[in-house]
Amino acid sequence: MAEKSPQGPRERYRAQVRAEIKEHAREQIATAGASALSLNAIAKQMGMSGPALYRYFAGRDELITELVRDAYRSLADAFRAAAAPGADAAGLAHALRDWALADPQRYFLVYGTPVPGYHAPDDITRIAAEIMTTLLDAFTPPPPGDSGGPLQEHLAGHRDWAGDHPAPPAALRRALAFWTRLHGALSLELAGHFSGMGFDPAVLFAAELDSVLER
Amino acid sequence: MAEKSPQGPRERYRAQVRAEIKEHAREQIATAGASALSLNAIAKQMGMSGPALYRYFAGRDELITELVRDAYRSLADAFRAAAAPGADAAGLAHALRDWALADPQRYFLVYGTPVPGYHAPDDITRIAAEIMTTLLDAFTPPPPGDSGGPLQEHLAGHRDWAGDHPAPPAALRRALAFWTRLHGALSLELAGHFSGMGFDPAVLFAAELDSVLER
DNA sequence: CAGATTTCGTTAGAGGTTATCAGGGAGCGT
DNA sequence: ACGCTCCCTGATAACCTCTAACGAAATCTG
Repeated sequence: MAEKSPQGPRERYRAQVRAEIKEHAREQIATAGASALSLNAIAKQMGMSGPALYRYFAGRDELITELVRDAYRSLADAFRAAAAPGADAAGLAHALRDWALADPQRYFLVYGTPVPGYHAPDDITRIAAEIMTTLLDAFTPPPPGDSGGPLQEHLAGHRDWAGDHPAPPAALRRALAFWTRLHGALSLELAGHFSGMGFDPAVLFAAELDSVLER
Repeated sequence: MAEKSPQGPRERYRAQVRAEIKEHAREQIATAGASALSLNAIAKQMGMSGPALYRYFAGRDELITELVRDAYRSLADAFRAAAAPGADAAGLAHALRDWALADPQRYFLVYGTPVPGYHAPDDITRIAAEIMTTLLDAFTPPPPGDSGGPLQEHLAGHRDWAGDHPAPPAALRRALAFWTRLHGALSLELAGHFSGMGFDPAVLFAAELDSVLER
C-alpha cells in the first residue's frame, strides 16, 4: 500500500524499463522455453549492454520469479473474471483452457517441471491459495446426491488447505478433481503428447470436465 | 540386433565409460534438475577434463536425449513387468506411482515441461507407443455396462494412436482417462503443489484410479 | 539557481558453461 | 613388434551470469 502509482518521473521510467525487460523475457520464454532465457540477449535487444539489467533485477532468478508471479496473478485474474457471474465450474474450466492455450510456456511457468531446490515466495503461495478459493467457491454448495468415497472422507479430516473456507467435503473433493483432471488433460496436450494421436484434445478436455461435474 | 554384447575390449571400455557418464548425469539431474546438468562437472567428477566427454556423446543435447530414452524405456519395462500376470490396471497404476516416486526428475524427463523446438527421435516415440499398447492391453476387453459418452464416440472415429490394436472404443476411453487422470494427480504431487495442503496424495491417487476403473 | 546526491549505463573482468581443434601418448590388432 | 586407431589433454572461441569501478546525467535540496 506504500508505493502505488509511481509519483516521481524516476520511478515511472524505472517501472517502464522493468516492464519492457519482462516483455522481452516473456517473448524469449514463449519461443525457446524458460531455460533459454538470457539476460544478455534481452539487453542486446533493448540496445543496452549486459550488466545494465542488474539495476532492474537482482539476477536471472529474480526475473524468472517475477514472471512466475505474473503468470500466477494472470491465472488468478482469469479465474476470478470467469467466476464473477454465478460461479460456474464449466466457465472456470474454459477460462483455464483458454488461458493455457494462449501461452503454453506461461502455463508451464506455473505447473511445469519444478527446480528441486526452489521454494516459491510467500506472496506467490498466497496467489495460489486465492486461485484455490475461487475454485472452492465454484463448487460450494455441491450438488446433492453425492457418493462420498474414501477420498472425501479423508478430505473431511484433512482440510488444512481450505483454510477457513466453508466448503463441505464434497466440494473439496470436486475442486481437487477439477484441478488434477483438467491439469492432467491440459498439460499432456500442451506438452504435445497428443500430437500424433489423431483425436481432438478439446473433446477429451470436455469429457474430463463432465466427469468432474456429473459425479 | 546387430551389436549386442561388445565383442572387443575397446567397445567394452567405451560402453562402460558411457554408462558411467550417464550415471553421474542421472545423479546431477536427480538433485538439481535437468537444466543444471553440466558436462564439465561430470568430467571433473570422473577425473578427466572437459572435452573428453565429446568422444562419448555428441553434446549436451544428445546426452539428455539418451537419458530421456532410458527413462522411457525404464517406464515401459516397469509397465510391462506389472502387466505380466493378468493385465490388471490397478497394478499398472501402482507400478506407475512407484516408478515416479523413485525418481521424480526421471518422471519429468518424460512428462515435464517440453522445449518448444524439440522433437523426440522416432525410437522414443516408438517406446511411447509400446507403453500405450501395454495400457490398452490392460483395458481390453473393457468391463460391461459402459456408459459411452461423447468422448468414446469421438475416439471410435479417431483411433490412429491405437494402431492395429483391437481395443474397442470403451477401452480407448478408459486407457486415456487412466493416463491423463493419474498423470494429473501424480505430476502435481511430484511438483510439490500438494506439499502444504495437508492431505495424503496417495489417497487422491487411489481415488483417481478408482474413478478410472469403476466408471 | 547551484550544488550535492542519487541513479543510470558503460567498460573491464572473474568464473562458469558448451563446443571445436590440434597434437601427444597409449593401447589394440595384426 | 610394428602400425594404426582411438583416447585424452590443453588451447581457444563464443557464449553465459554477475561484480566492481567509473563517468555522466538527472533529480533533489538548500
